[in-house]
Amino acid sequence: MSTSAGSPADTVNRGDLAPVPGVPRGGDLPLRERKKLRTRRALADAALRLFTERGFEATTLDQVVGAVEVSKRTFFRNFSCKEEAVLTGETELWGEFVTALADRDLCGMLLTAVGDTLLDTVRSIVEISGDDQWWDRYLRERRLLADTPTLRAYGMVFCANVQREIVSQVGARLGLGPAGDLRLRLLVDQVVVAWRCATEDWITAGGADGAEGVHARLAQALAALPTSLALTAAECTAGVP
Amino acid sequence: MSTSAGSPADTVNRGDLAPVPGVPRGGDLPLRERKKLRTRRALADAALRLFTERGFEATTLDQVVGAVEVSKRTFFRNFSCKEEAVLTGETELWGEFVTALADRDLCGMLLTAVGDTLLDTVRSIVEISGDDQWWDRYLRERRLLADTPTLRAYGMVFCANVQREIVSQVGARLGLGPAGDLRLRLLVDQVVVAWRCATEDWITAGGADGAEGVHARLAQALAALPTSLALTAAECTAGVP
DNA sequence: ATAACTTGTGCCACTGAGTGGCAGCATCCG
DNA sequence: CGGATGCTGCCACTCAGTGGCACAAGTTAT
Repeated sequence: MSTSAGSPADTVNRGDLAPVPGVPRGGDLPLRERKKLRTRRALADAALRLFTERGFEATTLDQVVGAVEVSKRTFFRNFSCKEEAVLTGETELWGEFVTALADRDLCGMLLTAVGDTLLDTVRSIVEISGDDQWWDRYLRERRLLADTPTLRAYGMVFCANVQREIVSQVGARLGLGPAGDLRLRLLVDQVVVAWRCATEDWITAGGADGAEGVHARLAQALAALPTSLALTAAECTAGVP
Repeated sequence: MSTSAGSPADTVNRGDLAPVPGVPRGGDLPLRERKKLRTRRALADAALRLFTERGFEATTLDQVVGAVEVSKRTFFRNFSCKEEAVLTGETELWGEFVTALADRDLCGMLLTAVGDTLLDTVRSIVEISGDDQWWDRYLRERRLLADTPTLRAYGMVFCANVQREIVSQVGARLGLGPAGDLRLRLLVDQVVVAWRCATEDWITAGGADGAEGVHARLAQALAALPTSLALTAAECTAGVP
């Protein structure tokens, strides 16, 4: 089977979170696969560039594949839909997070284990991907996402799938039923919301400092989690960001 | 302008949560609008029925409009996309919730205000809609949603839009900036997750007892919220649902 | 009642995403 | 070197969704 290209009728696939056989690193692969990987990269780059320049909806897939001089059929052998070609950073990051979490000891508070794993992934993604410009590309990706409803929707669904993956993985290791514990689900959900808030703030602030910029904001957001449920209307004067 | 039919390139519209001028009740409207409303209802019914029988992806819009003997163009004047015709219950419920919340006093814990409003909406939706079969239809809607990825995705995006609406409304009343307080966002998010967990459990259990079945599970899920962040791996033996 | 308006509808042609199938060609392996 | 494998281009096709226009049903004013 191809790298992605999910089952039909599946807008957002990634039911198969995993290292994604050979998407990030392409060091010692056979020639043919390196070629395919190069095409994939070229498509993702062209897509991000063209979508940013002319807008996601206004840009035709034919324009994208034309820029790379590849047939439309080849595009869909690399990505399951137009949206997926944009979210390469998000996909890579969460894929690494899931594998990192699988290797992590779950003793102590789950919030700590999950939160710290995410914080660690933020710091190590550049090294893992071997791409110095990783955060730069991720920023462009997220900026495009921010003002494209279709992409926002796709990103949200993607995140939801990642959440299910995490809940299912952790739930299995803890011996919970497949339905999963309500509290586990809530916990994972809150971590993801913290991630969303942190990165959105980072982008709004200009997207400076790459990993450290995100790391600091994420740590802050995670720390704010326990206080959220106690929120009252009376506190509206002293706004805690 | 038509009832819905969002701006182009907007997969899920509903940026305009509001009573939806005359979608639920159609008591004393002019003849023409009642006719249109009847067509809308017929389309939604046919869509839910056909999608359930033959599957969402396998059913063509032409089949749906054929069953109602209406042109495809008319379908898109009533719904912005194929998915929207299914989620009428969800749309109605959250629309009512948002108006109910706007009328509610926000003193005390916000979690209580938001949670209780949702609980109240669950109990009053039958009366408000004037449809005795409301929960029956909602159950069929959600069952279809459960095994259709595309619809799940749409539902999630819809929920996210509702969340933004709530955060924006409450944030404005509390004098928070448009960016919103992180904690407010987290709180609203958790209530919605509680809703999702509660209704999913209700559906899995067979969808019995309509409003009361959902009400009980929702109350239970809301009560479990404060304990979620303290979750540890050690608790895995005594599974608290 | 009739004229003048508004508004929902049908029809038609069109774009663009995504799929299936097949033939050709490069790469890999014995 | 020759066959197996797998990627690619091409072509025809389905189907969601849109724009435009003519028409008819409903509404209001004279």
